[in-house]
Amino acid sequence: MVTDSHSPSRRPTMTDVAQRAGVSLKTVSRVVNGVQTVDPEMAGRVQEAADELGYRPNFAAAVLRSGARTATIGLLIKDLRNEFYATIAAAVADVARANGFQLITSYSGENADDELEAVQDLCRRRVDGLLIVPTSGDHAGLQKERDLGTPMVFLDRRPEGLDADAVVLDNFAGARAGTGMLLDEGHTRIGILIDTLRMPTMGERLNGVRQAYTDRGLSFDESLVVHNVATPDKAAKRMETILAAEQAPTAFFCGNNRSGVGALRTLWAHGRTEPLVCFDDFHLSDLMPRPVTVIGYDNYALGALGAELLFRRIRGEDFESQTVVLPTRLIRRGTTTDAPHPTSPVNQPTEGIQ
Amino acid sequence: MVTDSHSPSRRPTMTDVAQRAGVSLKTVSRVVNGVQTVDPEMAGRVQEAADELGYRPNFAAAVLRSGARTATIGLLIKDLRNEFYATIAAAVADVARANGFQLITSYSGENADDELEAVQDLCRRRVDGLLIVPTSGDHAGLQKERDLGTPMVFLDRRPEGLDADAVVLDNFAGARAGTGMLLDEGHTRIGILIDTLRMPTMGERLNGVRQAYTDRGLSFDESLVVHNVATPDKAAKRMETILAAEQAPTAFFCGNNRSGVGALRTLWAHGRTEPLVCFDDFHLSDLMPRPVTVIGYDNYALGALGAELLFRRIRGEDFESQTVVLPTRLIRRGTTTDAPHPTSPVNQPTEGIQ
DNA sequence: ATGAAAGCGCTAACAT
DNA sequence: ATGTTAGCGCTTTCAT
Repeated sequence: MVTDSHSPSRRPTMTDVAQRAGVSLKTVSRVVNGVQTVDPEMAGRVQEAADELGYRPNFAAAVLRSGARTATIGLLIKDLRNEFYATIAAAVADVARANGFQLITSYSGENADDELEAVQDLCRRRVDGLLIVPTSGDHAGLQKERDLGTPMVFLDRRPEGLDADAVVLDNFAGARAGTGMLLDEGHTRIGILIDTLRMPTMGERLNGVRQAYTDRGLSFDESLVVHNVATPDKAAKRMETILAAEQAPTAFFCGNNRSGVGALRTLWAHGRTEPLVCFDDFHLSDLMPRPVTVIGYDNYALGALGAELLFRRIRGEDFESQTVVLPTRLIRRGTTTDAPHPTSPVNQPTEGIQ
Repeated sequence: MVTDSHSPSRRPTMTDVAQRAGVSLKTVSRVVNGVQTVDPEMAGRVQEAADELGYRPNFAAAVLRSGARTATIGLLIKDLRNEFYATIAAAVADVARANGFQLITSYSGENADDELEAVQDLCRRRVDGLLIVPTSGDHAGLQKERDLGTPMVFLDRRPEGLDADAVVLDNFAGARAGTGMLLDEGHTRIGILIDTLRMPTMGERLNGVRQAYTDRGLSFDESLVVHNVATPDKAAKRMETILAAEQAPTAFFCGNNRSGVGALRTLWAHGRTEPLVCFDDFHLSDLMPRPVTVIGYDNYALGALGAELLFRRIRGEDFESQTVVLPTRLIRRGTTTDAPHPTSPVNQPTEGIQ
C-alpha cells in the first residue's frame, strides 16, 4: 500500500497527464482549471488520468506564466509565544484565509539588517504584500521594495523613514489615563518600569506618564523610571530592590505586560498592596491573586485592520498612506481577598512564560 | 522621493539587468548567484545595474528551472491564540529559520475535507514538507500526497489511516498520574471535565483516568464524566451545575487547560477548595488565586522535535515512520492564602481568552 | 571566462 | 471545441 514514498521522483506534469489521456496539453489545462468548455467525455478521461497519476498543478509555474498574484502575503513578527504577537498573527491568518491567500510567517529579526534581509527574501518569493511588526527603528531600506510594488502595512509601530500604512495603539493616551488614575488616587511617587526607549512605543507611553503629571500641575521625578526591564524575571528582580529602598514608590506603572507580570509576582510574594497599572492586558489577568489595573485594547483588531488595509492595497486601491490609531481603555483586573498576606506566596513561576 | 509606488509595473528581470549592463543574461545569473568566476570589473557593472533597477531574483522561476527545493515547509494548525498551538508554531518557526526555510502557516480546518484541501493547496505550492496538527480523525486522504513525495510529520495527534511520523504527548500516563494523586489523597468521587472524545487525545486521557482507578482496585463511575466541555465558558457553567448537585465530586480532573481555567474560575468564585488537576500547564498558572495541579510537558519541544524530524526527511534520510512520545509531569501551581473566601470573587474574565 | 540555445511547467494568444 | 506555438524568468548544457 505504501509505495516508495521517499523517492524524490518527479511529480507528474500536465504533459504526463495529456499523454496518458491521449489529449493535448491545453485540454488538460482547461480541465484542471475548470474554465472554458470541454467535451464532458474528454474531460472525464483527463480527470481520470490526472487522478491516477496524482497530478497536482504546479502553482508557481502557472503564476510565472500568467503573471497572476502569488496569493501570498508575508508577516514579519517576533515571538509567537508572546500572546501579543500570537493574537496579531491569528488575526492576520484569519484575514488571509478569508481572502484565499496563504501566509508566510517570518521572523522580524533583531535589527534593521535582519529585517531588510527577511523582507528581501519575501520579495524574491514575490509575496503580494507585507505586514511588518517592526523590531528595528529604521525602515528606510524598505522604501525600495515598496516602490518596486510590494505594499506594506506596519503593525504596532509606525514606519520610520518610510512612507507606508500603519495600525498602532494610542500609547500616549493609554499611559496618560493609567497614570492619571493613580495620581487621582493620591499617589505621587509612582515607580515606572519600562523596556528600552529604543522602542518608540515605550517612549510614547513614558510621555503619557509625564503628561498625566503635567495635567495635574505636578512635577515628575525622572529618577523613578527604571529602564530596560525586558522580561518578567528582570522586572521581578528590579522590584525587589525598589521595594527595599527608602522612599519606595507607593504605586507602580509597568510599560508592558511582561514587566507587569514580573512586578506582580514580587508584590504578591511580599504581600504588598501597592496598586499596579500595567500596559497590555493578558490571559487570566482577571484571576491574578491581587488587584491589577490594565490598559487594554483590541489586539486582534490591530492585526485584522492591518491585514484589511493591506488587501485594499493588493486589490490596487490607491490612497494616501494612513495610520490607524486604536484606542485603549482602563480595566480593573485581578482578585481581592480579605487575607492581608499569602501563607505560601512564593511558587514556581510558570515555565516558558513570555 | 516616493516614486509611483502603486503602479503594478513589472519588476525588472535578469534580461533587463543584462541589457543595462551590456552583458549576457548568463553573466548576470552568475553574478547574482555569486558562483563561478566572473571578471571583477564586469561583475561590478552588473551589480550596479541590478542595484539601480532594484532587481530581485524571481525565486520561483529559479526553482522551476533548476528543480531545487522551494525551501518552504507548511504548518497546519488551528488557533494561534491558544498558547498550546502558539508555542508549537513558535518552535516550528525557529527550526525552519535555522534551516533557512520559510514557513507557510495554514489553518487546519474543521474536518478531514478542509484539512485535505489545505494540504493539497500547499502541495500545489510544492512545499518541501508538512507539519500537521490534526483536527480531523481521518488522514487516509493524505497518503497520496505523501507518496507523491511530500514528507509529513504529525504533531500532538497520531495520524490515522496513514503511515507517517508523529510527535505526541504521553496523555495516558499523564492523566493516570494526575488522577492517581487525587485518589491517593483519599478522593473517590472525582469530577471529570473533558472535551469531545472525537479527539483521540481526550480518549487517551480519559483512559488514563480509568487506569488510575483500576491501579488501586477502585471502580470508576462513568457518570462523573462531563463531555464536550470545549471552552472555558462552558466549563465554568457546567461547574455551576455540578457544584450545586447532591453528592458533588470532592475533586476535579480537567482534560485540558481550557476546561481547567473555566473550572478554576467557578471554584474560585464560590470559594470552593476542592482540589483540581488540569492537563496542560498554562501562562501564569503559578499566580492563580488558589492551588491547582497541572500535568505539564515541554510544548516547545513537541514542535521542535517534529520539525527536526521533518527536516531529516527533507534531507532525504530514509527510516521507518516513527512516533516520539513526550513525557508529562505533575506540577503544583497556584497560590494559597489564609482567606477562606474571596471578598469580591467574581471579576470580569479576561477578554479574548482562549 | 563568457555566451547561445534549450527548456522547467504552465498559460496566452492564436489558430483550426 | 481542441490544438499549436510562443514565452513567463530563470538555470542548464554546451559552445566558444
